[in-house]
Amino acid sequence: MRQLREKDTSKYNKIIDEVGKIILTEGISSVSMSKIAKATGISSSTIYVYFTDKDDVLKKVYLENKKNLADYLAKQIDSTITDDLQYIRSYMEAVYAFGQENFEALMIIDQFNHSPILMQLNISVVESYAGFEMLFERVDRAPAGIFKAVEPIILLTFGYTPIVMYLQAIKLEQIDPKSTTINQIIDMSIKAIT
Amino acid sequence: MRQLREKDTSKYNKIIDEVGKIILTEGISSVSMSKIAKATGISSSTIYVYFTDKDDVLKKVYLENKKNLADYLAKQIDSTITDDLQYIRSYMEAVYAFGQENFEALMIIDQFNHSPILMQLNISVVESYAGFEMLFERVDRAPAGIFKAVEPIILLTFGYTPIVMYLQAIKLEQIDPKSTTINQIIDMSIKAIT
Amino acid sequence: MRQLREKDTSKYNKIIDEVGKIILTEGISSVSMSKIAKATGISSSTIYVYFTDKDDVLKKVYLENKKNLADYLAKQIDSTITDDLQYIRSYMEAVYAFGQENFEALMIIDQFNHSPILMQLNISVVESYAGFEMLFERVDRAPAGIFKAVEPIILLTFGYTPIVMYLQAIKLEQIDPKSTTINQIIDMSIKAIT
Amino acid sequence: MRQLREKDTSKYNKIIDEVGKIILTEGISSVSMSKIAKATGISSSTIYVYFTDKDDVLKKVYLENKKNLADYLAKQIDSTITDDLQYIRSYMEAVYAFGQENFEALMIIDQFNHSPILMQLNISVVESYAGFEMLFERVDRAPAGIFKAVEPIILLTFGYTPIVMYLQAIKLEQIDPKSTTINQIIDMSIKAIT
DNA sequence: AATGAATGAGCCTTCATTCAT
DNA sequence: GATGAATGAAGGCTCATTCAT
Repeated sequence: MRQLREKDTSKYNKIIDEVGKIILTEGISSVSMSKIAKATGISSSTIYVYFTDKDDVLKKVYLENKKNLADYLAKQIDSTITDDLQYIRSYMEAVYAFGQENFEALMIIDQFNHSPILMQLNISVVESYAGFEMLFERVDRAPAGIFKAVEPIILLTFGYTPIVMYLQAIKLEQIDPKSTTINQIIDMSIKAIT
Repeated sequence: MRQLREKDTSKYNKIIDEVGKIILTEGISSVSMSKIAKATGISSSTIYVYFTDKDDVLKKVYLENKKNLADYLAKQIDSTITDDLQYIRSYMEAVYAFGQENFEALMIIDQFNHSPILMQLNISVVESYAGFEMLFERVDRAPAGIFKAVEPIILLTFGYTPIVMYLQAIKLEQIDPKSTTINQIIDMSIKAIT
Repeated sequence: MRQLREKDTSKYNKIIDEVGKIILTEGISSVSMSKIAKATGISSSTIYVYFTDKDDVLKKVYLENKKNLADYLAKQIDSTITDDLQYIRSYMEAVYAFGQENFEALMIIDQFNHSPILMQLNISVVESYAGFEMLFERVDRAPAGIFKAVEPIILLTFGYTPIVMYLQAIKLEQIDPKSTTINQIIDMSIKAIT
Repeated sequence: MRQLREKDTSKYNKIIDEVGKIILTEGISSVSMSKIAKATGISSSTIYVYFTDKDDVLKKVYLENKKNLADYLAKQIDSTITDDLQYIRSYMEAVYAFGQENFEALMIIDQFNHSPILMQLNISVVESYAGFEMLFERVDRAPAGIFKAVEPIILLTFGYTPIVMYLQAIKLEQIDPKSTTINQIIDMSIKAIT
């Protein structure tokens, strides 16, 4: 329903976008229907035309941003790569590339992932892993001996989280991307997993 | 002022503890003065005898839990270890041990670390790094060639976050600690860093 | 927007009126949003549909009552009178007449004028002198020799305040309007000024 | 118990003074026990040692300031003056002199006089007229023909209020005391009354 | 005499949501 | 489809006052 970087005209997209901005500047818990109304210029009662309630708004914001990430990864990653290691490397590079273009989306996803609100939002496991299915499958099918652990969560721990933390650290200027490059980070991650 | 696992008698400690429980079950943003009052049996106005305002309550909850972690690490880790690698390994083991005994404290800290609330609580950098200073110094002073990166944030990314995520995964039964042991995780982390 | 003595139907007017009553019986400082809610039968949150906050309520109450006075004076006083003394006399008579019909409004205005609350309500000088501009101009333009002092505040001291105090004294039965008539008061005032 | 301009040492006087300051800067309604505690450095529970409750504090503040005025007038005015007009004139001068030295006291009294709080404080008529008894008696006993009206309230209207308003206008720089002198004001008042 | 601790009641304001239009 | 109006519930916080020490 919503394309990345497309100019949104519909009220639905306007709401999704503005809530994202509020989350980034004030946090998920600061989101209120009246704030959304003010930020979008849409009456707060009108929001209920597009969403059933506040939780639905938050849930959709989370899922739309995850979908953006998943779509990006699907488009970016060459699934014909046969070398498993190379595949994983290109996965991490894709996450990094996405984060450079859509840092906000990554931060929004991150905030949800670490918030207990996520649990109240009734999000299925399938939805929460959207965009990573292929990675998990690939690692799962790989011949024994290559990967140390194949549990999805471990893969995320060493293959996804470091990329996100690296992007954050650069943004906060805790790290200089020239002295500590993304390739170094990816190398470290690869070494950990294999 | 507050000892780990000691039975709290004072109202101050009672409040700190109950707020921690609320955070774990409902999230930081769900903490309200009236909820604290109900959970502790203390009148909400009395809370203001011990804390200046709600932010002060949250800040103290964060710092007390961090202090518990810092104290535990300081006590647990043998600072006479000369082997840098061995030192880091014992650091990670200590974090894991703490998490086994005080899983809640670790989760509370984690929730704060990923919440934008943290920024508005006016917590100094020194306070936020409490418990990790020695680790950072050690790595910083280590002879060149041993560690790939010495930035604190990288150390946390590969040396602290995986332990926390591992503990979480076990709790959520996403991982079986018998098939994927803590030692495996630590090995992976060590390989990444060195 | 609001007409004198008209039967109010809108919630806005209902609030303005009831707050006026509360002020008269309990004082400005006793006005609370919940008291307004109870007195009007309007939910306290609904008050915020019509007013931005409590200060806005008080400010509007003051200005509406001043407007009533100003409108009354403008309508009552014959501005074609050429004799300056006669003009002032008719001014005082008009204030007295207003006070007889709208004693409450005069008392509300008086309470605001003597309250430090007035200062924090951000009321412009123009607004605070509403209804008296013509009087001030008239005296200012009068040929020298007629009036002793032309400062607005002096005019109010001897031309407005005595009327208000007289009306109050009658209400409190400190004075018998038959033995001490309004004309006597006006005569005294006129003698003072000229 | 309390002398004018004497340096207060006792807690009672300290409280009376600080409450006066709060009233002048924030208004009577802003006075709170905790504010008094903070301003005086005295615990709020200790205030109850010297006063029965908050109303008692306010009442005493009012009466102490009125007493100061009454004492000053009694001391300043030469009761041996036989000329009634001259006596009244010296009365007004005394009020003016008091206002110059104790402007704050006059303003505190004025704020109470125009506040409905005064009615709740159970202040007897005798107390409220303290300091003016002699004036009233004098005018009452004066031979017919000299004064137009002898009601106390009229005397205050033309003989006391103008002085207070004049002092206020000077303070607010609405009037230049050199171009409009106190003698002019007194002359105007005298002309009104006689 | 003096006060730290405690609290129920109340303060102003914002909340998510509903509903008639 | 869109919204202005309305509200009960809850938010954080301050209040005057009491009481044990």
